[in-house]
Amino acid sequence: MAFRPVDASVKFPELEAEISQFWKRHKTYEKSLAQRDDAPRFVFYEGPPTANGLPHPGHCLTRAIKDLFPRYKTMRGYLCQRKAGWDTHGLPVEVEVSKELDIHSKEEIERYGVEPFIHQCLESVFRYTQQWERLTERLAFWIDLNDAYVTYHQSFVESVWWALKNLYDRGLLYQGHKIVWWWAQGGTALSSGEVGQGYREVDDPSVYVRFPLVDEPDNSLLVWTTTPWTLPSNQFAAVHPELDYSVVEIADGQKLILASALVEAVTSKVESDPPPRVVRTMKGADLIGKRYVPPFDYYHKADGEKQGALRSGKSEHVAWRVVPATFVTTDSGTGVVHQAPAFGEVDYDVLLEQQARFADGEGPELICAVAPDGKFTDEAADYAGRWVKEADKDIARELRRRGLLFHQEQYRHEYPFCWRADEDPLIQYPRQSWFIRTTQFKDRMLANNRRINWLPEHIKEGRFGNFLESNVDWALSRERYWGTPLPIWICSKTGKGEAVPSYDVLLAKPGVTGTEVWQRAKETNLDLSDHLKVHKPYIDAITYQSPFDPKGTMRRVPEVIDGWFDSGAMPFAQWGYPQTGREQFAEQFPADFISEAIDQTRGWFYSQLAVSTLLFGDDESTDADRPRAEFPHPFRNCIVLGLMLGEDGQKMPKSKRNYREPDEIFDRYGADALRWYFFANQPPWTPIRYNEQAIKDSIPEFLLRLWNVYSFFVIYANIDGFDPAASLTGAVDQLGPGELAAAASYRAASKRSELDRWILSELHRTVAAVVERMDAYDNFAACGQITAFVDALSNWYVRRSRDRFWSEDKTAPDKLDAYWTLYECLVTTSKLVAPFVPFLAEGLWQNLVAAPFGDRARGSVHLCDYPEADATLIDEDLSARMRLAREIVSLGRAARMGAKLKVRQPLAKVEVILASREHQNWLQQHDALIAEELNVKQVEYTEQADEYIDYTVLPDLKRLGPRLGKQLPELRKQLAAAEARDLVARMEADKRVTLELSAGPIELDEQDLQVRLQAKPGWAAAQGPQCVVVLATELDDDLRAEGAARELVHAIQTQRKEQNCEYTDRIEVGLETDDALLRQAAEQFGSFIQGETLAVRLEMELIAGAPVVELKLGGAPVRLSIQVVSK
RNA sequence: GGGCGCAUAGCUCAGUUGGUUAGAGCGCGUCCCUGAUAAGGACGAGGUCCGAAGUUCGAAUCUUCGUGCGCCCA
Repeated sequence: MAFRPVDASVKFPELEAEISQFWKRHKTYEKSLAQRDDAPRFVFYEGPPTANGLPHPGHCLTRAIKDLFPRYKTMRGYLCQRKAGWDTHGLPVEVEVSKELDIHSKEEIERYGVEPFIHQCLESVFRYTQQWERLTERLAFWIDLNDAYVTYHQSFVESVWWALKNLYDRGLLYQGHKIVWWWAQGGTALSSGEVGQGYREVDDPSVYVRFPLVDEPDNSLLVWTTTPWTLPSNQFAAVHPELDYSVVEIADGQKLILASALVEAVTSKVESDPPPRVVRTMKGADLIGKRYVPPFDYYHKADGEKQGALRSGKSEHVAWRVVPATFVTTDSGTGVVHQAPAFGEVDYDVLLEQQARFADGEGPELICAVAPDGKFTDEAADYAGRWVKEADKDIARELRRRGLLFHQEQYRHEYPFCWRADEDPLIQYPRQSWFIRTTQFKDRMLANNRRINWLPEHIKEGRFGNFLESNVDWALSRERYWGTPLPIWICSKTGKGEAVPSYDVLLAKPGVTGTEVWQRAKETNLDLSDHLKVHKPYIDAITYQSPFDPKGTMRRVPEVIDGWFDSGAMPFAQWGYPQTGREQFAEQFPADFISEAIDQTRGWFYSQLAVSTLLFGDDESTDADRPRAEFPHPFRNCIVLGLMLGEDGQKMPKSKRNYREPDEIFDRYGADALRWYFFANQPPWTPIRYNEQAIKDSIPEFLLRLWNVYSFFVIYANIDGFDPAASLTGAVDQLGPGELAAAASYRAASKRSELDRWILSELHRTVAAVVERMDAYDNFAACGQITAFVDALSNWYVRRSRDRFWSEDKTAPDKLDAYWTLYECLVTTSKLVAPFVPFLAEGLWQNLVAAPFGDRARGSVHLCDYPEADATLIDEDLSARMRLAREIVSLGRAARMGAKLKVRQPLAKVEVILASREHQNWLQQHDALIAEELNVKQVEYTEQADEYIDYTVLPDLKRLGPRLGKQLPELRKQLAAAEARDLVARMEADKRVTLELSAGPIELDEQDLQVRLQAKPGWAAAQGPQCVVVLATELDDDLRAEGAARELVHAIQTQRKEQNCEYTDRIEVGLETDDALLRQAAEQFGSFIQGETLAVRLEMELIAGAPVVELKLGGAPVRLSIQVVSK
């Protein structure tokens, strides 16, 4: 036997485990890379996952897609290195460790000790590495785990340092303020995630306050705020320049300025007699520049009259005037917005905007009357030392006393509290922070983005493009512990700083001290990772002599950096560039392909693009370490995956457990089933339901169907002794068409039967289509092509070829053709599906090729080239004809169903009426096929079919629509009214028809009109777009008898099965019935019945001693007994 | 509140530049096959394509508004 027998009840998970071992044993992945050593590269970047949590189903999807395209490109002839990576830094790690240590604030971490804390972080980072490695292997995600880059490693950190020094030296890294959500009692900023957890509905005081204008003291801006404590730090009042504003006179003669749209809503809050009166209206733009007196004079006292020089050359008062802002709305408040830039991000942006108008050092400074502990500073003398929220009431009281309070009420809204201390409200608060000046590169980033091939396309101009358009400088620093330290050292005397690019450069500085802190730690614990020496707290201890002042000492700033910068630096930092890995970087930049889920838009997709654009994107760089690169970089193609949802359509956080563990899926259904479900069920960017049932379904729908064809082949090839290896000599390499053609009994496709030519044509069509789609990163459509082919192979080719495989003559050329054809289809399919379902593909290859050929062929399907389509084998005409034949058969079955005529009952005739006679000759040569499928004696193609059908003539709208436009309805009307038969006849005679429309005559040719056929009622008929099929329903005695004979066969076969007969068991059949038809059938078709049922004897009486069943055949009672006589 | 996306059969999802009868799988019903057999196959029922308005000769598809959901951001 050339092939190992195939287990029909295949267990894919077991098969996969074996194949996994096989790959490991034979180092198949390594070989697949080695044999492409000199090939052009296909560059893939692995977006680093964090290994401090367990992998979940979402990761399976990203890893499956990340595996698919590199496998495909490798088979297509590229060298695709796959370096794994781990994201190890950042707040998530600190949070995880803090939880374990049961500590909750930075203060507690400091008390616990930064050094042991960092050690804990390092330890936790790789806690789940094993689970990740198992997932990776189980999913057949081929990647170099042993050679992974790790973001905390010294070489990675130093690459990041190099990048930061570069930015620093170019003036792109600066210190400024960032408004953060601040937990004053704990003295720390909260991440947006933490803030999001703490929102609660509360009542806050809401005050409407008058800001009298300096030049028109009778007129006051009316502002609204829910945080009265920010009023002492007021700097501006903002209006929307395009909104309408009104000056309203109220009872006491005072005039208020507010948005016209809000006059009614606001003034109705206060009783007024006489009622409020609008004095005049104006645009917001008219208010801009007007000065006002703020409610508190703590800062105004000194600086109220201060002016600064504008860049335009003029000068202006630095603060307390009306400024424009487009975020102002009339949804609430007064349309005039109090601006305290210290306590609001948008307010702070307004300050930056104002500062930018002034010459350096001339503009407004940030005012902040609150200390980091949330209490007023001495500057706000009346409230100094008081917690801001607690001072709200007194502030309102004071405003009322001074007549500035127009109205006060309670306002219910959502406000964030600390998630750890839920009595503590958060406040927005300015912190010193380091920024990267990304805004300066906005246009370059946009230009870069435009060159990237995003899938789906709308990401480019949509989510990602919009995000870039609203770019703000990257707030880089974090006041945390476990991260890449910001490599900036500041002089204690002059305050000047410099950036350091590596540890060696640092140690080479003059007067270095503090290295002993690391040495001591290392001596105490020899196992301590050397990578830690570039981390806090060790790096903080290192100081050196200032180059700016001989008496100064250089000390590092305390911050670490945003972990996103690490991952964004990965294209070069994975090689340690530029300190090491220059060659690899040159070869592996930019990436051809990356893929992550959509949540990475502002994460890894952005960080990579920003870092790359800033470092490698400008045109005038002459720095060898900073090569200029054409856009796009650092990635050319990016598949943005949809979010993975749980069975219930909800997202699946670890806490919710609304999903099954990946391991369980693998054990039940196998990795191929999961992979195929991901690839074949929807485009990858739609949100994907993690649906266990659907994963399960992908087995019979595809995997098992392919397996059954394969199993069918192996069973009969072994029975017939078909051995491809015996008829070939020497090496067969990948067993492509060339190698196969050398086989002794192999005949050229042109010599084979039509069915063979058809399936080979389908095969090559499929190959061409799959390659075309995969080159466009469209796995979904590619899978659709593959599914359709496997269906055609299973449900038409094998089905129609069964007789050929069963024929007695084992050397008949037609039989051998069938074997070679099916063999070639299966071998090619195993290559075709290899990137998608690597285990199944390998299973096929190992038995179909490796088993018979051994060393003469490639050892793994994954070492093969991807199939290439042979255009000369593609026959579109044949394809169309076969489709038509299948359609006729399908319609015939529908007609049988409609007439309740079982397929078992033979019929005399089927009549086929075709809309177009294009393929009629070909079909007539295939009568036998249609007759057999439909169980009819004769197939006729009827042309004069008026008795069966009506014609409808329809316009080809796609052609005529653009030509006729508004005349189309008239044409349709005419066609509907016309005698369709006539039109068809005229068209056949003249090849054209002229119709008179009201706008003039119009000439239509054959392609402008389509003939639609409709079966007339009263016939056993079915209609499709191309034809009508009519069955002759009259039965004569012969047909009835044959039908009855088939009924008998069916009944006997059912009994065989009931009695658990083997296929080869011979039986005796006894039959007892009064029904004349059945008796006639048994007599007339006795040998047919015996042949079909392997009956050695058929008697018209019961077999003695055999079990008897009573049934009804065609309404007649029958007693049947069968008995096995020989095994 | 803003941006982006989604809404099609009982379920999960396709639907390629607007075009005539909107598809697949599962499930359901009826049936076939019994030499791929703890498989396989055929046929059928099932749809106001979320709602409204608009553009167009023609809209599941384009536009606007609304409703619901998701993600990101405030």
